[in-house]
Amino acid sequence: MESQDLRNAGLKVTLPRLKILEILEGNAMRHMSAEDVYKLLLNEDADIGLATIYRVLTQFEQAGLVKRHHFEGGHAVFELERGDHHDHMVDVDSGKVVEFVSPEIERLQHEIAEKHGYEIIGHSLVMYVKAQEGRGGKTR
Amino acid sequence: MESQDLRNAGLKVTLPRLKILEILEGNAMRHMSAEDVYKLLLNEDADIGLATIYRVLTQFEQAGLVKRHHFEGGHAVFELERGDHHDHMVDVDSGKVVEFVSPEIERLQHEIAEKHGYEIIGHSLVMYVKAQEGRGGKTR
DNA sequence: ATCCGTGCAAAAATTTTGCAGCTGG
DNA sequence: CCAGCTGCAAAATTTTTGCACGGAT
Repeated sequence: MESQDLRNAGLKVTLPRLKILEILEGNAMRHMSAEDVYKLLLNEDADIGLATIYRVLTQFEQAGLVKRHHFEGGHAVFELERGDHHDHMVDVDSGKVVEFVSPEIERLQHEIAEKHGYEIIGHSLVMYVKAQEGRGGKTR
Repeated sequence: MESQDLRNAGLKVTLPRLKILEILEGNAMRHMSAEDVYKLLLNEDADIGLATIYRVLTQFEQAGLVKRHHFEGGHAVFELERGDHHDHMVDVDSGKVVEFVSPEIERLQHEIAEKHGYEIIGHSLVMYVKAQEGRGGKTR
């Protein structure tokens, strides 16, 4: 039950927060802007202000429930934090986002940081890609 | 002469564009927001509007003279494109930005993209770090 | 003279904040 | 009942655009 997630985060279990969490969990789109969430909530039935969405998403971020990304294009997008870490590949033609993990890259990152006397707090890796021409590859 | 860079980009050689390019080249800070550039230009003597900075930086970006980054924190920062590709390490305490390259990571990225049927157009890797505790490391 | 570029101010777009009222525990 | 939340609208921030003027070719 997601109420528990909210409690753990020290947040009261309110309708808006549940609705928003629900949207984030139940929707196909894994990366959504505040606007996206807002529109989906309007379609549903809930009458939740955009300001609340921003507030709640920020709280979720601080609570580690959600991750805020800054891809390209001005506005931020949010993604449920499922514990599994991964990076992103954005198809610049279709806008599609593919997630992937590379332990090797992770390891290299730590090595590099250490070499400079740092430790890694977090990182963000986004590859901007487009479908290969000369090859069947994944269908589109 | 940077006039040539401008001509190559199909841009007229104007005072504001030269000044802005000069700032980008001659300043220690390699990553600057439009505001940063604006303030520096005021200190210099030039009376250039913020709007122009945005316009010029966008043109520079399209011309490949400059790269636009979206780190964290809402606003974009710009960096001179020196041909040499590199990624970034941001010290979250001091705000300092360290640049680095890792051919291995690059190679892995291509491998991964290919595995998914894509080719890489570009990428953005930012590591958020902080100084190691147990070790002298880089001075602060 | 023409075309491109610039400054200024207004407009957009995105996110944050103040405040009065409502709600959950 | 009380603290914390919410909605609304206004504010703040960052970036873009409209327009008339100015400069270079």
